[in-house]
Amino acid sequence: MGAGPSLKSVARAAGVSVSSVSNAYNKPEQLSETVRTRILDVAREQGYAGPDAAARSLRSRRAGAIGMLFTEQLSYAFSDPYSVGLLAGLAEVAEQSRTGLLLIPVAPVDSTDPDAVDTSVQAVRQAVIDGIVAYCVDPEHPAHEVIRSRGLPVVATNDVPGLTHYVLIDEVGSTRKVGQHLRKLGHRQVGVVLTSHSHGDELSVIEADESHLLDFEQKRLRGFREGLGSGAEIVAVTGGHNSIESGRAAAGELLDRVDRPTAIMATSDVMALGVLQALDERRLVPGKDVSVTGFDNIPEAAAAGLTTVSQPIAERGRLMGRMLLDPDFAETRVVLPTKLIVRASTGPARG
Amino acid sequence: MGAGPSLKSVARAAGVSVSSVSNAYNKPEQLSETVRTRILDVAREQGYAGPDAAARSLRSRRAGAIGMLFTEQLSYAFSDPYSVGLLAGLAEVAEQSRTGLLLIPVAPVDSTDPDAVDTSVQAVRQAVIDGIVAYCVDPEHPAHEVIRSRGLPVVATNDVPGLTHYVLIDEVGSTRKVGQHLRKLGHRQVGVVLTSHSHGDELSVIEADESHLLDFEQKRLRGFREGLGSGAEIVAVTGGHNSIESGRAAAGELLDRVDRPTAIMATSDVMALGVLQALDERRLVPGKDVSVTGFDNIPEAAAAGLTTVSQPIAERGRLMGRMLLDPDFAETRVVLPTKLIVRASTGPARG
DNA sequence: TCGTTCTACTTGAACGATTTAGTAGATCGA
DNA sequence: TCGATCTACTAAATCGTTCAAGTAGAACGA
Repeated sequence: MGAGPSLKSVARAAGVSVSSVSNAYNKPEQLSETVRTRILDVAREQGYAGPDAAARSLRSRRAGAIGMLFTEQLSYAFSDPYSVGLLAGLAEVAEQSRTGLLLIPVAPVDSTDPDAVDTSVQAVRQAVIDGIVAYCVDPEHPAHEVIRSRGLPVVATNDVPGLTHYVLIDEVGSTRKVGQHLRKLGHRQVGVVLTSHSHGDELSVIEADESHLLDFEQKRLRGFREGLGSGAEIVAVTGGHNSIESGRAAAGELLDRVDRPTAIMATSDVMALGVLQALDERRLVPGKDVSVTGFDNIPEAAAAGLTTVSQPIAERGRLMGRMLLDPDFAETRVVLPTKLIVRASTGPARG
Repeated sequence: MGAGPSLKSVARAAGVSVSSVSNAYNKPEQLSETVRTRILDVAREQGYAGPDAAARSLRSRRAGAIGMLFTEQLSYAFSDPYSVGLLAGLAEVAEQSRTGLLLIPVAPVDSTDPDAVDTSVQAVRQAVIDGIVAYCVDPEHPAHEVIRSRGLPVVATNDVPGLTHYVLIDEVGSTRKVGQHLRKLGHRQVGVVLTSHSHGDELSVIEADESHLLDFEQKRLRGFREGLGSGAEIVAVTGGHNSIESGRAAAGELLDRVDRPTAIMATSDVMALGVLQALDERRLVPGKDVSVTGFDNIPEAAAAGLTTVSQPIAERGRLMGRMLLDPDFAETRVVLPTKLIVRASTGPARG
């Protein structure tokens, strides 16, 4: 005999069919008031918690939850107000649709530990969900293959061959504006701080080959180049995870070079805050000695006087949610506007 | 004929039994190399994504995810660095155990919309999870009943009759320290700012009856009273959700009274930041004109010079995760230490 | 050569619900 | 009074797995 009570045992005890018990929970209007309350009473007596979640998911083919894929450790994701903002927007819509939100961290495609990728791809396979938000997941990432074969609806934050639904920003155009801004200020020797999973937390200077960078970082770098125009020299450094600390480390690398750049662009505000720290440690003044720019316009950026690119954070999350959950939402590819926010951290180049 | 490929169809195509296909995915060592690769090849050809998540959950009786219950709208939860920190700690452990994290917002028990409570309790019933973290869920909340009858392991942040596993802080003792601190500074006319779900966003002054307050707020209020000792007059105001804005509004209420308090305690740092705003708008200087204290010691508190109670945020999340997921973790009731952090926002009472 | 152990696979019964199709009886209009 | 329609419920199939138990055949020791 089974341990816990089930539809069946309740049905027996109440003297009705299994389907009636099921209906008592799911389609109350199909049952007479009398029978329905009797069933629910019996259920309570037996300590029956209501239809089993897994069984219901299996039979009805819906999970009541959507997954959100991160290619960062969750602890990093939560320390970036940008991810948190996106999540908040998404959660808002999910909540309205009575849908849960499952956070799924996946190891980056170029992770140092190859097992980690397999394991996390398995997590994607085993997640009981109805749809997925792919947040900065590399187009090459094997998770996409799993999602595809599972046939789950996906909304992504970056272009991935085979996918149809996106909520994007103009990555290239955004950093082009940053580049132009710095060019007008006379900066010709410029540093770039990138995140990169591939090299762990190790610093490394990017040489000619940029193909191993995350795709959105390639785009931001390209736009930045275009904006700066010819005659500028760019040194790009990756500092590992997206965190203040790695921004600080990467900036240190740049600032201690003999040909110290007069400006540094970071591809996220969180990293840029680290760059500001590195300046501070060297008694350099942002916007005077060295100009610094970020990306995202998180609340802290305003407080720090950081020149950055603003994108509608929560709105991006909301749109992703609606694309997945709202059947009346027809658009499949939304490109959100971004804006260059100039603050005190950028100024004319020295010398 | 069924739509998508299944274990069965793959088995047929590969000329093996269903269980062998299952084993190819779950117990590779039980199969010969030859057969295993053949199966996986056939699966790939057929576009089979691997064992169905819901079916697996049903049969194996495990979901591969734990739920986290909030009694706030998720959007508020994400705007409080405290919740985010807790979540980060929890996520860290979940990640290590290859377990997903399902966010489940539940309507507060005293919600203005009674349907909302039912709906959200249903969400708890339908969530495919192996365990639950109950974050500040009122002991009276019906969600507890569902969890209990589902037989799910629970870890809570506050005492709930019937539950066994907790990661707590000494609520009463913490605010007692705050009260003592303010007493030494000579404060006798004191305001308290609480969150309260019951009244929506409406301000209200708490009279003698405190029974409708959230239990942890009752405790904090009690400790505060004890610390302040006799002879002090306390006016408590609830400002709605836990947010900067409602802190601001509640403080406004207090500051504009004829008997303006010389000190205000808020039960969270987020609210306290709002109190500081309210002071600022009235050209009052924190720690001089009016003293202000918070709770949690979020990063922003340090920047704002806020006197507050620090509790180990991420550690609390990690412990909850381990209690749920680590079989070697034997403790069932951990009480974490808190510390009064005195900063510039408190000073001697005026007059 | 016989029995034992091992390996590699198969069989068949759960897991706990939803859903489609169907039935018995009441109601109703003509 | 007949057939149609409606209400309230039931029967049986199905969802796609996992798992305990079982089997056929190879390998092995004595």
